Amino acid sequence: MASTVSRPSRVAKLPPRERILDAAEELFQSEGIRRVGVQAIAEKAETTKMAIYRHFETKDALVAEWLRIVAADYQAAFDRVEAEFHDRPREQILALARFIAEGLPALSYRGCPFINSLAELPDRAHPARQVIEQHKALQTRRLIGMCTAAGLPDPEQAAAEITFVLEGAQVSTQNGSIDRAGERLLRIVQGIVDRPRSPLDASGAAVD
Amino acid sequence: MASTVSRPSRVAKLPPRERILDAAEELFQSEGIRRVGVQAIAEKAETTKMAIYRHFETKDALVAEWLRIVAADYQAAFDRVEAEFHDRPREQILALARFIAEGLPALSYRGCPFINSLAELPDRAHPARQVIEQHKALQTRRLIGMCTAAGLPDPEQAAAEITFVLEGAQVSTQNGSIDRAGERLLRIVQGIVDRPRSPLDASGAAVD
DNA sequence: AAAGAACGATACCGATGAGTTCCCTACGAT
DNA sequence: ATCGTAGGGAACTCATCGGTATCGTTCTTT
Repeated sequence: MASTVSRPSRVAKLPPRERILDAAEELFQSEGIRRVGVQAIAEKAETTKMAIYRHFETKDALVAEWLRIVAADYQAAFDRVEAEFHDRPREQILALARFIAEGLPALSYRGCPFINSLAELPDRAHPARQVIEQHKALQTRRLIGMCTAAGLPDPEQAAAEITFVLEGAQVSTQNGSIDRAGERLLRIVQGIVDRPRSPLDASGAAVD
Repeated sequence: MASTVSRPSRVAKLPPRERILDAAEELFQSEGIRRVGVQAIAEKAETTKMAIYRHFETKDALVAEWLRIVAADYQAAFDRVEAEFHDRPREQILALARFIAEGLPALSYRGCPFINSLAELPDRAHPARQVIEQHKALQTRRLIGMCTAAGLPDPEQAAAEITFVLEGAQVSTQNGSIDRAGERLLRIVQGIVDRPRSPLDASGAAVD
């Protein structure tokens, strides 16, 4: 703990860039992007505004970097799940749902950083928004892969359904409309992966 | 120009309060709450900032009023559906899903006003936030009622599932991760209301 | 030891935010 | 015609925003 490369003297303080990102993480998550000023981040990070602008071009760039990290964390969770239940796609999907379900209490009343950030970034050209959209697109692709591997009749439809309930569980937790959202979410996803493959499954013939 | 004070005769100009609310509606929906200044609303409403403050205590009150109206619109849609398919709860639920599904293209990339506003209002004591939470709670209650009437085995669970997919469809439309979200949503909800009541339904024994 | 990069702090910039003061014009009543 | 009043609107206050400029200090490197 006391060992550091460059010896930031007494307290084992992380380098400024990390402290800034940690502070931004906390504040953006709990308060939202636009409510949090650069000054506030600096204070929480025990540094100054100038230091922030030495490490990040603009506030928007800091926001984008924060979301990149959050996205990477989610990706890592995906990776872990995929590795832990190798070749058992059904378990992978369930583990994923469990991961989200277990995260719900922590998000409580504050919500998913992606969903919230999206609301604050109406401009699709915003760098942070592109981070989100790419991340979501990638997650969807991976989920479709799992659904395919799990032998679900219509993998894309199943992936859409799972995506919907995962997102919806987070939103409903945030607005407090559904109690025990975590448990409910797990049961729903179980229902999806264990859905009986009825022979009269009308994949393509339904809607259109 | 040619408009008179007490007679909106020539141009069918709505009274100031309506114009303000219409302008706020458009701007809040497309830009978000915090991005939109009172001045901008005044300009779009073809009036002045002072006029806004004569009709609304604060900006927050205007936001709350806007959300009250949106909530009332949703309630009205609920009412219509309930009336149109009286005593046919299955059709009511489907019509509700259709209502949301048909609204998706309009929301495209911008999202649901409730979800978005929630993200911008971390303070649960905020009047507008309370409007949202009450609205969502009420909607959930009504949906549970429909599910019960439809004879679904576990109405609360079914209502939760429907709520999740409805919210999730909106979020996923906003972030562009799921294509044809509307069609997919409809098929999912159909699947829920038409779910075969399997005798081996394992309500409580599933999760743990 | 010297040079150079990174750090910390303060003060500043122009823009914009919400909310207010105050005047001025248009009207109804007398 | 004159007065009183109410609404409209420019201009203002004060705070805060994102972003910069400029200091002196500290640490790394050579």
